[in-house]
Amino acid sequence: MLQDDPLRDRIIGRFDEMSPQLQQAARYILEHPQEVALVSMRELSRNAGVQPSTMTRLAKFLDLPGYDDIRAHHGEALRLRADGFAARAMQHGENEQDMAVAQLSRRMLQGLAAQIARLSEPASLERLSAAADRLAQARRIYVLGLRSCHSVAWHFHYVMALLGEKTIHLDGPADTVGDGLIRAGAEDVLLAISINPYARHSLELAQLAREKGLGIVAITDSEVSPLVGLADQAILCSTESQSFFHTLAPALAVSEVLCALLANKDRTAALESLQRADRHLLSLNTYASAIQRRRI
Amino acid sequence: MLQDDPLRDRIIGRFDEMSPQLQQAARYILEHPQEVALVSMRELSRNAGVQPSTMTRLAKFLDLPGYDDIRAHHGEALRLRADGFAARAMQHGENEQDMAVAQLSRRMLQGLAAQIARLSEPASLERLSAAADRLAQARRIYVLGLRSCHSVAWHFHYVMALLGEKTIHLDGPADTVGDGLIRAGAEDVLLAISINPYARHSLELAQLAREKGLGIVAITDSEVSPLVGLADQAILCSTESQSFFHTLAPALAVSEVLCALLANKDRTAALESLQRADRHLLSLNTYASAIQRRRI
DNA sequence: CATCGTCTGCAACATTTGTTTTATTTGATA
DNA sequence: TATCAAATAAAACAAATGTTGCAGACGATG
Repeated sequence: MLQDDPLRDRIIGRFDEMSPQLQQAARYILEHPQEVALVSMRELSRNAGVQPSTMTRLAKFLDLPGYDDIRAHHGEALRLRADGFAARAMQHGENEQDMAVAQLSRRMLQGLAAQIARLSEPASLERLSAAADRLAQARRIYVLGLRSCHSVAWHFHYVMALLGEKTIHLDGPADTVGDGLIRAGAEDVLLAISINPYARHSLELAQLAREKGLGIVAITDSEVSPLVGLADQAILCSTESQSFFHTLAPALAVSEVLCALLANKDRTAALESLQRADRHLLSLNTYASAIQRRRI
Repeated sequence: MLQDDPLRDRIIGRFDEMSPQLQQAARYILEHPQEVALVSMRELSRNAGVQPSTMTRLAKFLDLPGYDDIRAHHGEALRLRADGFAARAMQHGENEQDMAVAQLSRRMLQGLAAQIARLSEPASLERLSAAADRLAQARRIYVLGLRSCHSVAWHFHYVMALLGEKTIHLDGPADTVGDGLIRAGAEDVLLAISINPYARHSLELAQLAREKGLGIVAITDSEVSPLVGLADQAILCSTESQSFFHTLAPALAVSEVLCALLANKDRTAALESLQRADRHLLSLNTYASAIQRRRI
């Protein structure tokens, strides 16, 4: 079927030493690996034409504590194959309590990596591409992300501002968040970023934008997010992490990809804009590459 | 995640009619379809944060005889997907334009995933742990991230503000960025986030903080970053991406891990703070889970 | 305020699960 | 053929699963 599977190899390797019944069970498992994960042991043994106890005995024969280990192994393999990617570190955790600190960090990081990798599945890529197209054809892009999503919205706006004057960040103190939409119209698009729990204000502004005729592109976390119903294009990214908090790293990655796709629509114009921005920032002495020795 | 699945569509379609608990169950099922097939209902409901009976009720709500039908359906889908995996990978030919776009997105996302995964190497984990310790023992944490790094700084502050009053975000309009440091002293720590090109202002403030005796923890991008010389602890994360721009996703991931580690130092206190924040935000009606029907 | 209907958590229920124990069969050897 | 060990089948078992009934909580309506 595919790559190296140690349990599978062990079954094959010790096949000859098995008794006839064990062989029959083993053969069935080798030939129907998915079934092992999807069906109870009793049903599996029925289909294999073998007694239930034979499955347990097979597990012990393979030096495993019990049949559940065989099932768990096949379940993990199926999970991996189904979302097609190597790094899957999530789920099924012992709780964080008995987790060493390094363990917590590592699992978080690997989980994040896996979630971002999963965004590169074809379905997501198509959504990204469609969203980028919609944003590209807009006159203006209004960017909305409140509370935790502020970081993503701000990043998108920051990068796009280097490329031109197309974006307007809906943000501000003293309850002026929505003011930017005053002059927005049907030629414009709202990029709305919101994850569960959804900020009420974000939803209200998105609805207002919809009523004003704006197109809506959403970065959100679920097919049943309230933004999905409003949006012309929605990009879904997971926000689960092995910690108390939701993660925004996948959403930020989506934002970065959108920026790249937009910049890519006209590479020469993008390069030119960036150079102009560079010159501007240079003349303002914005950046430094080393600590300046203090004047005495 | 992919093509038309009638049950999935039904869940999405009738999502709005569901009670809150049913929604929570449905949402989890939509976002973890494989798990439905691979774990027992009780475990699934545990992971979804829902009573077992809610799953049964969800099934009935969907006009199914019982939960087993939901499971059977997802099992069948998983069987199909696992089988057709090889064949399906081909397809998606489309025209070259789309291909190129998809290529760029995919390479970016997989690159980001790899960079974050690389942060889970032992060397990085030790730096993370050391940095978390240093932050934990500080009286106050001043958070500094300008320009592109604002998103990371803001995110760190936002999360930590949910946990307590330990952080102060060095940010503000009208050139007041540094004012927060007025009362900073030797018991405090500056968390400085800066990547190439380094904002001159960030470096100046970091140096000022150093002179005032603050400890410094840095999130930056290179062993030769000017922050490394100033900092007691530095965490390095790559910022390269296959696009015009630097990526901040790894830096954000680092920030999230630091938050998790800090919250983990006193889990009960963290939980308590979060609950208090929840109550506060609830009483302010900050969040909503659906679009409010407009009054007529 | 009272009342109704819905929603939700809890606990009991009968089944089913994986395992273990006990009996029976098998087949090779003397 | 008698004997004995290995292999298998059958049955018994505790633990878990999915389901159901019931009581309290909640919110809307009068």
